Amino acid sequence: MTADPPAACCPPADDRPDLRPVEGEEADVELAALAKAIGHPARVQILRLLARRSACVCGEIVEELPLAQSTVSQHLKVLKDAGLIRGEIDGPRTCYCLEPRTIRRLKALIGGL
Amino acid sequence: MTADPPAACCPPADDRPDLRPVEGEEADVELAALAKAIGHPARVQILRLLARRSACVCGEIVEELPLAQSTVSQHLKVLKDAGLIRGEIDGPRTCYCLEPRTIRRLKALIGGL
DNA sequence: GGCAGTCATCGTAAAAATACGATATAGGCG
DNA sequence: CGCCTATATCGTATTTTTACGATGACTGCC
Repeated sequence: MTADPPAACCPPADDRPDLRPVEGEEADVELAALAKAIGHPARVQILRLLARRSACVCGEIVEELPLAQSTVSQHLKVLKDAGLIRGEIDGPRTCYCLEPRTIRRLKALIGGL
Repeated sequence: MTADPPAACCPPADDRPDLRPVEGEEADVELAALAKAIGHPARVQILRLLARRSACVCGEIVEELPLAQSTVSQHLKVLKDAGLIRGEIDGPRTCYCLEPRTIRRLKALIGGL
């Protein structure tokens, strides 16, 4: 399992545990920020899209959503700023993929409710 | 464990499974709405507070948060409209508690990511 | 170098969220 | 009944979000 990553941008698996607590004021703020990032149907769709094509896509996202390219780009930025996805420039296009570590963290925080 | 509910307002446990799918457009909108409701630190704090005092509280929430009473009431309304909590009028005060069914649903939807 | 394609950013308008004080409502108590 | 307490709602100001078109930056190709 020391092989290269399968795609240009998606990181290899990172199974290191997250030791941060799932409660307390910091966790509250963190959970609120992550939830806020997911709190729009278009962004949920983007996450699902990236999960389905386990590899990463780019402007195909724009084609899947009934939104202008600039709007989709803005939603991608929200998800990226929240740490939920990663975007890597791949030639003329940008390649997005999930950030599994943050997804796991989100599940842990929600699980703590 | 078939005893009466311990408090006036909190419903007894409801273990019926939720058969709705965790994917698809409806699930996307549902997840986005729930996440949006959680997407504010004050509301996360409220949920945690209600979870800790497994019974339900009322205006104590106002004392715990650095916000005006009307603002807290507004946050409670957001959570209630999302179905995450339940509020029941108990004499002169209102008694809030978690809605475990919706919390479970949220966990299922997040788990589907 | 010039051009076409892809994507991010800017500017902006409209809508929604957030917070507060003031006010209404409703219940319990003297 | 009149009053106090607890909570919801209203009105409002400020900020944030959402959406779009226009523009800019960068790449790859001719």
